Amino acid sequence: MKKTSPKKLDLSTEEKIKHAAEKVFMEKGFSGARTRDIAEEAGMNLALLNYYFRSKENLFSLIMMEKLKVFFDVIIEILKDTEISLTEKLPRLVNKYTDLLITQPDLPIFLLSELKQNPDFFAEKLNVKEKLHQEVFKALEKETNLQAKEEMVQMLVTFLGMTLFPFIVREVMQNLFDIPEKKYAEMLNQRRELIPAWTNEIIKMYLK
Amino acid sequence: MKKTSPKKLDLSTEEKIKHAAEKVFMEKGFSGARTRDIAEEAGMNLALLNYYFRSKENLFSLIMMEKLKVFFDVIIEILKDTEISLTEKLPRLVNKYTDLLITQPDLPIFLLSELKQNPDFFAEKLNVKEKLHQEVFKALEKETNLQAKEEMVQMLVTFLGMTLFPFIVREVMQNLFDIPEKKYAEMLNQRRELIPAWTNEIIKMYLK
DNA sequence: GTCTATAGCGAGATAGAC
DNA sequence: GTCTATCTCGCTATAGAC
Repeated sequence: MKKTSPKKLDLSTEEKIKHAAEKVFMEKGFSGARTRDIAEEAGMNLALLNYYFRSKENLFSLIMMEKLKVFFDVIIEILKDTEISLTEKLPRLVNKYTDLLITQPDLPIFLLSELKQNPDFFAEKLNVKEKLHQEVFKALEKETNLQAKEEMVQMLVTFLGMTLFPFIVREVMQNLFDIPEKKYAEMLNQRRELIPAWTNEIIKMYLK
Repeated sequence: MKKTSPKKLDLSTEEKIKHAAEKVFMEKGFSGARTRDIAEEAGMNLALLNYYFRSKENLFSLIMMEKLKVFFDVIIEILKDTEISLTEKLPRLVNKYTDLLITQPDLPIFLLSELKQNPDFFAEKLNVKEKLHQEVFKALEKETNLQAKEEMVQMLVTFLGMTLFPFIVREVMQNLFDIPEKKYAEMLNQRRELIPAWTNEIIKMYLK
């Protein structure tokens, strides 16, 4: 909105603050983050936060909305594509989320815990999206033989759990079993192929 | 420790505070919780918190340690039992965790986000446990044909993801797909049988 | 052991100079 | 637009009466 002097490579003050806020909020959550941390991370003055965004809450909402969009756009974009079959969609989903979470490992817990504190973010952001989800849902319904809504959700939860959960518990697992970064990263990459195979197998079993 | 008048049904002041702290911390996390909330929830005076526990941090540590123990004892107790096979252990694990998380749905996110903020809780609490885990790990190794550590972890993460993830995303799922409490609870219960079956199948595939 | 009152500080927000 | 200085409030912790 307020583009001042967005020269090629270095960002405007407003953008610097947003990037810093993104980082600090994702790490510490809303209540754990201090505006002072954000200002420092941005290399800017504290007063500038309020100049550009008026309040901590404001700035947070902005980040939250963006992150919700980033997360849900992945699944929405892939599922709504009518050109490819479900069997082809699964590996795409795993790949996209794996790519995303490798660069933003804190994303799932951030979204989950902040949504728990303030479920209104759904109401604000996802009123439109929710409808889209319903459509997507129906698309899915036609591609498999899973009829009842509960069966669809069972499969969706299972698939997303296999995909996202390893990122959510990454630190814990590495810590408990002394797994080095690199090794764990390899395991996550292997799952790009493992998960679709598993899921297809499970769908078959579920239908029998 | 300081048992004053722990008459049959109603709890000592200290215990009332602990229960209140448990509830408030699990809901809001350390930084989101206020000592005033805890005092109010306990129906006690704010000053009593400091009388019994000296500081917010102290009280929090206590709760955190207890919750870590509650969570990890489930898996440790079941896995270390040498009398039963892995195939029998899986349903037990799903059942125990399902029972636990039905009564304490906030537990996983609470532990994960607080551990992220302060990984030292592992060092303090789990130095002993960690070794136990290693033993448990070896027990597992003998029961399946999964040799490499990474393969074991892959399976463990997958299994735990299938079991815990549906609780972690419960609100989101119910919200997005308009699923009533009761319906979702049914789905969670169905998984007591689904997950062990799926897992056995996946183990077979993984070994081929 | 329990209460009231308050100290003391940390954090978000703002006034006002430049 | 950006900075320094400061206001204000909410929160943890504690002193001290009962």
